[in-house]
Amino acid sequence: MNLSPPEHSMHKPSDGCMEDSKAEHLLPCYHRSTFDGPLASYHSGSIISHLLRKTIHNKLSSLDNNLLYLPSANTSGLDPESNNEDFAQDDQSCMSFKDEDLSVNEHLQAKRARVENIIRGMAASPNSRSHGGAEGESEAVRCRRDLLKENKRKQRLPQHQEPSQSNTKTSKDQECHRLKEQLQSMQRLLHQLQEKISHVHDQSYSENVEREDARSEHDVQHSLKMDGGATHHKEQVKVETGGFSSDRAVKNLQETLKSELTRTVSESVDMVFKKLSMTLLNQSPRAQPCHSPEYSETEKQIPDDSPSELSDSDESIKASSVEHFESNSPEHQTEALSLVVRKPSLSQAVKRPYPLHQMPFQFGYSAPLHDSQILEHLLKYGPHSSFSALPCLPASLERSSPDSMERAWDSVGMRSKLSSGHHQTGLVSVDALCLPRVKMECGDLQSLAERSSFMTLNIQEGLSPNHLKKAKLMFFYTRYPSSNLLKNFFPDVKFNRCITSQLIKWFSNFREFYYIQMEKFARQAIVDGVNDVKDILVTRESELFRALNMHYNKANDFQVPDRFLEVAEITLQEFYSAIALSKDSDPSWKKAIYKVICKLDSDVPEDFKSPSYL
DNA sequence: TTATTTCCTG
DNA sequence: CAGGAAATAA
Repeated sequence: MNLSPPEHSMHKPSDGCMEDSKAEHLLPCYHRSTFDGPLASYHSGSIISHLLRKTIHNKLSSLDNNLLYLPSANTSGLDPESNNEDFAQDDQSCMSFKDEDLSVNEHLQAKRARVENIIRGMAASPNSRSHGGAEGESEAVRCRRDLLKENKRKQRLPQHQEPSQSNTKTSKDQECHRLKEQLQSMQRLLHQLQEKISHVHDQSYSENVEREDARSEHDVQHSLKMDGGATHHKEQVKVETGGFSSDRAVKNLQETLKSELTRTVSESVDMVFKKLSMTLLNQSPRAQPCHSPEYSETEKQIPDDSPSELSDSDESIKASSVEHFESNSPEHQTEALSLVVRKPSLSQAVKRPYPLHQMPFQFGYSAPLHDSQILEHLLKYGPHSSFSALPCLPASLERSSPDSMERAWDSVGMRSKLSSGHHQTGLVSVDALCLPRVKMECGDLQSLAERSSFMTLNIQEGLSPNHLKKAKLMFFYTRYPSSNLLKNFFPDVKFNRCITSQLIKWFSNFREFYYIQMEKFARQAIVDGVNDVKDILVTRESELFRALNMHYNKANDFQVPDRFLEVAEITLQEFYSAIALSKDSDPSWKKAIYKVICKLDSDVPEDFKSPSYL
């Protein structure tokens, strides 16, 4: 039987019932306030912004009002206005959020010049390292030019370099450039995504605020292209206000975009993180204190079309990125992602997430997306969310072997299963993922191993009882979740067609039970002589509620939202009225009720997105 | 065709 | 709760 209303699809109703909760949730990442927000903010926007600050640079630090500010850094190349002091700053305070302070611009420039000099030293010759004190801007530019030359020179060199001990500088060089390329790749990813989102953004929003935001964003890019030009007129941004799509549609779009953005960013950052860790692991523990600024510094200076000395891995990463971005629609996204995961150079181990320290054995290192889940988690939920589902891996790095990898994985699987019963344990600070911090502790392999373990999130192949439990609780908020919503709220589930339909089937079963109860109690009310719909109430003491609560919240450890009681009451009243009016003689009399109820879905709290919610 | 949903059955 | 059938919408 079809429950869809004649005019519109059932699962995407154009409802007006959710303005309250949705207004502020709509594409929250576009609100300028999120840009400066602490990482604790659960909007991906702020976290992404922070990551961008960490990993790219703050070219736009003077424009603190845009979220997806990532400029065409890849095309601007040797933009002299680039400030790359992030990592240097992070040496002092990893997660400092005061780096927006522009009053120290001069100081930063000097710092940047210093750092660049260091890089040049790294890239050019072992003897050229110098930590010049206060080089000026010209010095910085010269450094960059030198670096470019160096890159060109290296491009002509054969790509294969054996990591012989006699040439550690070269290997460091390679690492630097690899990281550089990765970050570049990430920049491109983010830039593309930014454009895509801003495009949709422009289409979806007609409000002045949004228009202003969009204009600002264009200004940003414009001014950057002008490379410090004097004046730049504001571009007119076309805003198609046409047919206001339903809240639901916008919400779905939002979810999809957020998801894609989060995945992309986390994927990109994760790649870099891994690469960095590899670098650290391949060095002896007592290797000289890591050279953090170099990593960020080199990559930022190289124009997009700079001589590429990409290794195969970098190529594959690039390919992954492209693949990822070619999947515009959410439906194709998972497909594309799985394609990425199944890169030829990877063995079957790809199917499962593996700890970071396994990476040296997969020298193709294309992107294993699952490992990025942890970062994605952080992106989504901030530093205070629960990580109980995250396994802790043995910290034995030295004895890594394929076998030990397998064992490590097994222990992961076991432990994540065991631990998935609690929350409020295993809180993880975002500091753990702060790259500069990692480099600072690069001598400490143990801590790196621990950090690495956080990069692994166990992706369930199937749905667990806990997932069922969670789904039932979600039913208190949404009776008709879209598959997209489900994907978003079960991040630890590896979705495929089967899983999706199973999850959908669950909610179908939930509804079935729900409506059966409704009809039962409505008929009971009539039998009991209730004459007025107004007399039909549903409270927490109602028998109906007890029946429902017993079904969806058997443990009774969840505070059912009041809204659910309202929805239940409305549903019961609908059934009562229909039956009282003998509408139930019509075989499809319930369809009208379904149509009403499907509009009463509300937003599921963000907490539910945590893989370890239960 | 595919995805979604209800209905029915076990 | 899962499996299957049927209807329906895209």
